[in-house]
Amino acid sequence: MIKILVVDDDPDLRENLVEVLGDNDFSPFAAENGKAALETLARETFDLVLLDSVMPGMGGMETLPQIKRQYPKIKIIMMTAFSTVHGAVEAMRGGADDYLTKPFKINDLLVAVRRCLEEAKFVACGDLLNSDDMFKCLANITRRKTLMLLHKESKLRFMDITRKLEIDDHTKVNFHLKTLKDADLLEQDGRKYYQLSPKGKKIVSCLSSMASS
Amino acid sequence: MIKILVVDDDPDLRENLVEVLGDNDFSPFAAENGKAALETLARETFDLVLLDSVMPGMGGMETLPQIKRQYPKIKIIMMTAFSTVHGAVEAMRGGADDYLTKPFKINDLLVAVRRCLEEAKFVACGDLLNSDDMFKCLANITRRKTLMLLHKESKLRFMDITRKLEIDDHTKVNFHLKTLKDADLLEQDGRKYYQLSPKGKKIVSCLSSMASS
DNA sequence: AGAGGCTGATGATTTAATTTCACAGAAGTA
DNA sequence: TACTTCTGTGAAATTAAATCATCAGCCTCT
Repeated sequence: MIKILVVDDDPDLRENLVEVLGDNDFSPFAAENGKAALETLARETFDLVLLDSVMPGMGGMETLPQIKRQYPKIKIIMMTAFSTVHGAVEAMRGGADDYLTKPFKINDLLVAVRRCLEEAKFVACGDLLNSDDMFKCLANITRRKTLMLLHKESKLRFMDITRKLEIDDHTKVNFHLKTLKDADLLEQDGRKYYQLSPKGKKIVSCLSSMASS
Repeated sequence: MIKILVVDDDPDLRENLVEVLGDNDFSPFAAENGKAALETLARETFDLVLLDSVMPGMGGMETLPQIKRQYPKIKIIMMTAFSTVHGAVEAMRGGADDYLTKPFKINDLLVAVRRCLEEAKFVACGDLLNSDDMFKCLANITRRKTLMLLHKESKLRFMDITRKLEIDDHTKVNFHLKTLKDADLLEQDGRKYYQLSPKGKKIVSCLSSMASS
């Protein structure tokens, strides 16, 4: 069951959100400000936090970075009544995963929540201590080059990859492609074209953002 | 010299921005829409793109993901006259590094530009195709655990690491520590305490953000 | 000074990753 | 059809990494 923490000082809205989320097969909890939210987060694990940006006591903009730092895997959706572009940009820069302007339609909320959670599934690729295959794959320069290549060109056939990598022995390439496939970083479509798997895409974008940021 | 590409359909603003950027020791180029921008990017390498979101022909919101996909290292600042929260959020989700609402003060622009470029400096840890040592290091779970450990505890002595990793053979740990030191992910201070090197810190933070987003 | 644990180096051995090679069925083409 | 290129498999050889056994200097404590 996916656990969501609703943080808002308005009791009506809070109860309303809890009810709606409950109706939609989530497991909702509530907190009335940032401080209470952090305490709740310390006690239980959550998947997502709906965070109001302006609250008496500890506000959302202040709470956001703390949550992200302590629980980097938790997705955060900011909500705000006083919507400004600057505020939205700051929130996104601060680590929010989405941003909703009050009043919003329930449906918009659910869409945002589901989108965030969908993205969160890729967490699987993380867990540094668990994804051995992935790191083993990345340890080889030919395989890293292959990932980069497929990132740029999106779809290639076996021999195209071999040629682009300027490797004369195609069986060597075959070996690395198989390794990449086994690690689920690469996949083949019906016509045998190689392409990055969702996991592969995720990794490449992580790595290039690592290279660039 | 840092190269910046200004993409805007308004000739006055374009010229103005080019002049200002030139006065501030940047090397500015201009393009009048997304298509022209992509052509320019294909010819020369840039560090940053200032991208107007609404332009005749190919707009910025359309160009943004293409630039990010083809040149993931290039920083992008979106500019828009019709500023909406939704637009800003979309831009940031789409890969923009910052977002400015027209009209903006020149100073705000320069601040945003410098901030983006500052973030870009971490490049060092990247270059996927070059840092073989680093990836080889990360391929081993003991070494990843060691990095995580030192990330949490910041400074530890040899035998502390050995114990915390629950490895009974200290020579094994010795081997991995040496490997990490050789790859410049780890360093020792005067009292032989092990700690993450700057490069090591960068990598750990990259990896945990990867695990969390 | 001497006992005993801590820290680290070295080289041999074992294990794993990678490359090479020989071969073969499918698919495309002249 | 006959020829060529594409896409693979599997086994053997090579290379690289991890583990193990051993030794030695350096602390600290008595």
